[in-house]
Amino acid sequence: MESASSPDSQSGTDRNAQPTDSEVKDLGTSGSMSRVQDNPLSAPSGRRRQKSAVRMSDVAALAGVDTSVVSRVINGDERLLVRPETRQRVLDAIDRLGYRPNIAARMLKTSRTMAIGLVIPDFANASHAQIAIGAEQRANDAGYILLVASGAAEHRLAQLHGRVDGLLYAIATGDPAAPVQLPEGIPCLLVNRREPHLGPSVIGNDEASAEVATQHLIDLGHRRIAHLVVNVPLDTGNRRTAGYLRAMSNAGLPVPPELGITTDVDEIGGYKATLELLHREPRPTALLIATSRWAMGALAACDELGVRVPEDLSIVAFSDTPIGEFMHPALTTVELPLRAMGVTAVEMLLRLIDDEDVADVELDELPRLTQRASTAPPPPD
Amino acid sequence: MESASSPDSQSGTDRNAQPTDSEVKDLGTSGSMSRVQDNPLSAPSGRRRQKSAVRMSDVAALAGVDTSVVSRVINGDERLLVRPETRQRVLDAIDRLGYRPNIAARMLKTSRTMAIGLVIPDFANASHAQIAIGAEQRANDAGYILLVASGAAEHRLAQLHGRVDGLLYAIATGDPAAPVQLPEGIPCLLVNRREPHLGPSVIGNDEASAEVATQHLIDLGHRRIAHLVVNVPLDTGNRRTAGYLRAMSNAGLPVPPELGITTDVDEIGGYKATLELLHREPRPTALLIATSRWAMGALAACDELGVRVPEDLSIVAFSDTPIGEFMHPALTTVELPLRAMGVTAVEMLLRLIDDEDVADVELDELPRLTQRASTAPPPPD
DNA sequence: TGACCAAAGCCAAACGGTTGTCTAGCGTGG
DNA sequence: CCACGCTAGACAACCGTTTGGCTTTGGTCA
Repeated sequence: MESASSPDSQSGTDRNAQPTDSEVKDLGTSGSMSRVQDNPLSAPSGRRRQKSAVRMSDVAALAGVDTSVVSRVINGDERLLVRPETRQRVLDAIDRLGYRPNIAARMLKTSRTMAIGLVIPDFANASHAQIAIGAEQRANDAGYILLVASGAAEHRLAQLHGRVDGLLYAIATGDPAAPVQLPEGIPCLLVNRREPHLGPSVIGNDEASAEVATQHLIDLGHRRIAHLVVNVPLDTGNRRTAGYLRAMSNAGLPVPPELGITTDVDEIGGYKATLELLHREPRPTALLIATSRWAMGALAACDELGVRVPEDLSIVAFSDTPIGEFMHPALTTVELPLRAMGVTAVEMLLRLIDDEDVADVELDELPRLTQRASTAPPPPD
Repeated sequence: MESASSPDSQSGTDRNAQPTDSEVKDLGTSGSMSRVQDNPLSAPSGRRRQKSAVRMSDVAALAGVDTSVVSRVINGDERLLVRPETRQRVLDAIDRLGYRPNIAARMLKTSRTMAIGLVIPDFANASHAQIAIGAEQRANDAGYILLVASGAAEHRLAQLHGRVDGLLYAIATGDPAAPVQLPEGIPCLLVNRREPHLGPSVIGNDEASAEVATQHLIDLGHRRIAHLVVNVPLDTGNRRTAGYLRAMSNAGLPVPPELGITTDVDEIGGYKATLELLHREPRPTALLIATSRWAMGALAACDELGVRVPEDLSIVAFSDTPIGEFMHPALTTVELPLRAMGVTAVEMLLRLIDDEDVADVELDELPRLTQRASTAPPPPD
């Protein structure tokens, strides 16, 4: 309740403004006002909705059959032999009455929801959006609906319990000391992160991608290559760092005392981090950047300091949206298989739902580097 | 940072306690332990999920009360007078067993889901993300979970039926000839679009915003101002066009024969449209652009043609992400109250769910223009 | 002491489907 | 002609909660 700030209090002109993302998260978790209403177990207290009013028994009555026949017609139960004409009567009755099965009753009886959940930290993150797109597609093909929820992981995971048959989550914590409480008895799969203590996972080829990107810079002649890393403990960043280090080490290049710099996930983070990097001595001649949003911030920082890209500084970024192509200069990027990750995640989850075992998956698509205008040989020393 | 562990984590640690106590197993309840898990072939029709396995009756037995008491304790039913000590026994039992209510059963009984749905055309669209953020926040405060689904409207609306108490939708059709089939018997609210035949709606102050943006350009001295419009029939675009026209007409300016140009919704759309506009004679000196992504494309097009912004061409864009601030040049923008729209939409929907009437809402926040580097007086003619 | 009342819970009927089992016809082979 | 198998569908027992109504217990008051 202390959050009197209007929901859109972002001050567009101030680059040092608090990231609006954290506002949202804080608001989301600061509940706990009245403990009775906040009881996470309690049932809705409101009035009852009027419901669709037409039940299966109505259909059965109109068709002159038992509800079991209706049910079997609807669900295509091949065990039952139903005469075509009866079947047609049932279908007609369904149509006449506009009957829709009651999902809750079906869930209760079958303990199947035909939905799968995707929990993400933030709707405004392009990577999650791409993952969601892939996941939604695959889920749909399998007859499931994908339900996306965002916010504090524990709350969402708990709230989704019972509403979905399985859960994908791309949450931002790798801290085993304060583990996320996963809902029990429901298949869960971690996507775009690998935290063994949190269950099976699907990830991209981050290490190879980072290596390819770094190698590209090395091939251009760069030696002082900095690496922007997100400031929350995510293994995704660690894997990229590993690829970066491998490329550096393979080339016999010294790794800077500080590999890179950690910061927030939005444009401002990239902006601030780049400002700081550009003030270091010796100044790096190339940057490996994790997201498109960061790259935007980095370009803005360069612009502000009069650092030319790519003449003075080369930039490679991981691409989570097509936006890099339209930046100025157009960004050299490594594509991340985010949609494929969403697709694969759902496939794995479906297997988990069917009680099959799954092993961790690392997508093995070859990293694709798209060279554009933001990379060039380093300036003469 | 993602989630400061909540104070109730004490109960979380007990959650893993298995009900090893004999009292629990003595409950009987047809505990057919012979339910063989290792013979998946014998259950071809439907393999059963293990469910949470602990039911309210288990809690009741452990606490030595009736399920009705458990239910009333959980739900804080004030009608029931329950002794504090009994109440505590129940709460302890819940905790010991790690009991979680079966959502489906509750839904069935109460015909309430405590969820609201948001259907959007596309996860990758920043506007929808902002709306979702606002909506998720407000829904959460009200004890609801926001479930976001994307894809073909009819499919999603149908699939969500029965899983949510109300539905927000921001779908991309204004074609009354091929109307979207709204699920009956469930409150629906259109967000960021106004289509009277599709039900109540909440929209932003698009017309005023467009007018303010256009006026800004006019004040700078521009006379040939073009307007990029999306190529699907959305009233949102129409309202903006209205504001644009009003400003032009108030200033006594001639409206170009073609107001603007329609194109796709992503960066490429903005790019192509701008290329085309810049080849017109006479060339416009200013652009009013609908989205941040389009603006990116527009800037790329200008760059390609050697058109300088703002010296040769001024650009104002509606802002759906903070990204404009980091473009080159930094974009002059009009803020859209997207998060507020999400918040208000949920508030209205909650009223609809409670069977109250709602009227269409147009958010009346004053348009906020943030002038940055992309606008300047037009070049001498 | 009996009537009465409140407190504290118990009972059982839903909610709307699903699905294993049972039955009424009916054709058929022995 | 009778037993039998098959077809087409009827029956009924759940699934796990909620909730209106009923019962038991004990205290109070006339």
